[in-house]
Amino acid sequence: MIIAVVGPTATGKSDCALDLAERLATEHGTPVEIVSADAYQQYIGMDIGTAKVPVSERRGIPHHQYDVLSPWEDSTVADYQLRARQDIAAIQARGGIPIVVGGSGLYVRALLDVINFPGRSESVRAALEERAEREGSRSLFDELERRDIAAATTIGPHNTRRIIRALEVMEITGQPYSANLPREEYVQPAVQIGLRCQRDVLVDRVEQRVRLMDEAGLFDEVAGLASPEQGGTGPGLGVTASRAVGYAEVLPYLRGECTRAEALEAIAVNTRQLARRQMTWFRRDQRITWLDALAPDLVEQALERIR
RNA sequence: GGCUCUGUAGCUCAGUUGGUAGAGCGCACGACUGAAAAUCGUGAGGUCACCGGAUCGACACCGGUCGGAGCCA
Repeated sequence: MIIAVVGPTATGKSDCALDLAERLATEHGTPVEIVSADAYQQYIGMDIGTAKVPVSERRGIPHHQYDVLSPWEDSTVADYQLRARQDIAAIQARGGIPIVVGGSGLYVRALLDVINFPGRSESVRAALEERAEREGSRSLFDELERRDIAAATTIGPHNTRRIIRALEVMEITGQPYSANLPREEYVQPAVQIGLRCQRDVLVDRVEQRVRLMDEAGLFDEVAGLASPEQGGTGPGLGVTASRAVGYAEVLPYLRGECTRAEALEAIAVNTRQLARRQMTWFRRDQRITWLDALAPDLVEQALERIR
């Protein structure tokens, strides 16, 4: 069995998972380990901005998929899926229970559901990107519309990135992109606990979290990771890492393009928007049991659903 | 006290020679299988500060009131 704790950011997933892990470990007499389903906690050194649980607060519970990539490396769901599934298999092989914790909806699904990501081809992709540059994305969309009307309809004419991906997949598989859409089907029994709270509460929490990150030295963390060209003193943040909330907003500040206060405000706004998109994603998965993040007996309630 | 500028959506602002209003951001909702904290779509918000006047008709013209900003005293 796999347990998952999901929901929007700043809602207390990590703490809840730790509590659950301790309780389950004593109840079952088996090790319980945590697997992060977070696209950015994978990066070494991105600690404050991604709200990683510090080692000192992990209560001795192993956290997997933390610190497995360097900030200049790009990340992909498919790679994550491979690595994290290995973690889950290993945990279960030693008789343990894995708790998946994270707000990256696609990453959670990549672990729990039957999903096979079609491969990738750098040459095909490069050709498509070149075409998009030369002919415009409209031309690519027209082609997608001809070859897979269903995919074209859901993706839309302006979503260049996903248009390219769809054409890439068709080129590789020889099938329409929408041929094997993912199903909501667990690969093995799973329980998903969703944490939610009222919007105004979340807004307060986000504001407080941003303040704490600032006090904890977020700006220094980003400066130490960013390359000199990016305004820092470090080895550099890659395409993926430099788009993370908390990092994407500090980089302009390092380049002198905005004030510190503006950067912080932008982080708060973008975190709120992130939380909303996360809710939109998780809301449609009917298998999730939603609990009030602020409930005093949250862990009890969660255990109730797991038993 | 005098002069000048100014008051349009939650915020910053557009608004052509008068025919009852738009953008960006925010906000709400949604899509989403290799960057997913990404990428993209839809929508709700306005007695155009207030009062009066000329006009068939004013956010736009005239007068006044109130509130901002600046300059001169």
